[in-house]
Amino acid sequence: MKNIDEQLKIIKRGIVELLPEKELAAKLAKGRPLRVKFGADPSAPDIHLGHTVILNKLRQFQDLGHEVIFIIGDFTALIGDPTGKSETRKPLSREEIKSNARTYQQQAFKILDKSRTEIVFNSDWLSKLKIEEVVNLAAKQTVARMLERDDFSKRYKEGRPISIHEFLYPLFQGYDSVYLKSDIEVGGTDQKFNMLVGRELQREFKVEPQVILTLSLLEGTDGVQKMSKSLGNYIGITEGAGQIFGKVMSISDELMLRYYELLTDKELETIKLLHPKEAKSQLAKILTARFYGEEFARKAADDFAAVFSQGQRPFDIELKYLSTGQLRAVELLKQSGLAASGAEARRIIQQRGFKIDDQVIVAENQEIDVTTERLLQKGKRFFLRVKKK
RNA sequence: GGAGAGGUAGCAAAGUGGUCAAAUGCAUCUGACUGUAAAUCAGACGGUUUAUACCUUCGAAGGUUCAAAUCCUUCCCUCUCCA
Repeated sequence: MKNIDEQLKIIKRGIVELLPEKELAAKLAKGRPLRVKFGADPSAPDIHLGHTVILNKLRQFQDLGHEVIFIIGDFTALIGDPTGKSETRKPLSREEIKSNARTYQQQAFKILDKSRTEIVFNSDWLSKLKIEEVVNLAAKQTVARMLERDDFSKRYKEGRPISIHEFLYPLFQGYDSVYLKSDIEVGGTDQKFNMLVGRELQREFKVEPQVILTLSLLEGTDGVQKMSKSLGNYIGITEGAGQIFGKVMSISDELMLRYYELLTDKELETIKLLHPKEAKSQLAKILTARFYGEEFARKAADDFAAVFSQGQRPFDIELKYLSTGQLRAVELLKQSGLAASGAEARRIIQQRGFKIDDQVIVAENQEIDVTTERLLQKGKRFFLRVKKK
């Protein structure tokens, strides 16, 4: 194991806060592997770049010889971490949770070290709590304290609803820390409050308080809101190499620097000297290579250059089989999935956004023959090959 | 329990009897320009086999009316103040 200063240096790289740093040093000084807690919501099984900011950090801990406790929050998912969206989540079935958890693990282990990861489900202990114990738990925190949480105070001031059960979320998450005797908890900055509650609860329950470490939330491809699947602004790590590359290329220059900062260890000053486009394609390459390896990354880059700089087509275009051999342009657009409805299809055609074999289609009702393979293009970047089955 | 305010398309927010498939902004999509960037400009933005047409939509269900997002009744939900 490395010495404490070296470890601290690695741990602190790229983070937002480490509270309190001294305690971490003391914990490290004990020389045993620390229990690093991280909780994940099982309702969103697709891991995207936003998650990887945290996963990378966890991996660093593992490489330093520590142990990650990966909590699948199957119980807390019933509550749903208060997001201000004030939508109650529909309870997931046992099966759904299981399969989501499986997918999640599979993907997480692309980054995490399996041999140093313990996976637990918080329903294991939370669902066994007696109501008396819950009351006792609730007695450890005050409403005033709860309202300190950013999200709560904001909603309270704006007169938006806050349900009582939402207060339970931080309590339960905190109880996880008590139960698991975590030494440190890692999460996004939005988790700071919850993690601090965990620290306080541990103290109440006479467990050595955990240190908390926060990381920036990665903005989604829109550059404004945090990356999330439900907002549709994400880059998933299971997406194709070309997809990842392309999505990275289409982010704004400003956001690119942010991605460099949070997802790579490159020196920002050096990056700023490059032409933005060059810098971006390097970033895209780095990220693609992370999940697909150098070779695929290079291919994705070449592909991209061919398509968009030289106006050619991507190398690999999905082929979709249709059941009819002859159909109207509108229908084709709709059935291929490039347009959600007939009205949308019509709109796209009217706006000259639909091409078949590089020919702009102008007539909505033009009969198209798909007994032989045809290349469809919607807008600039959606390509699809179709053929009658 | 009492008093008041409110629930409108993905979000935000107008509209208080016909000209409302519903202003505007954001998001989204298409086209132009580009570096598939940003900014900008033009257009589209519930659905239906071409539409000056029809169907579905303004919390839910009923009702008044030739005509309702708009008026009435009941119900559901949210917020504020009082207790």
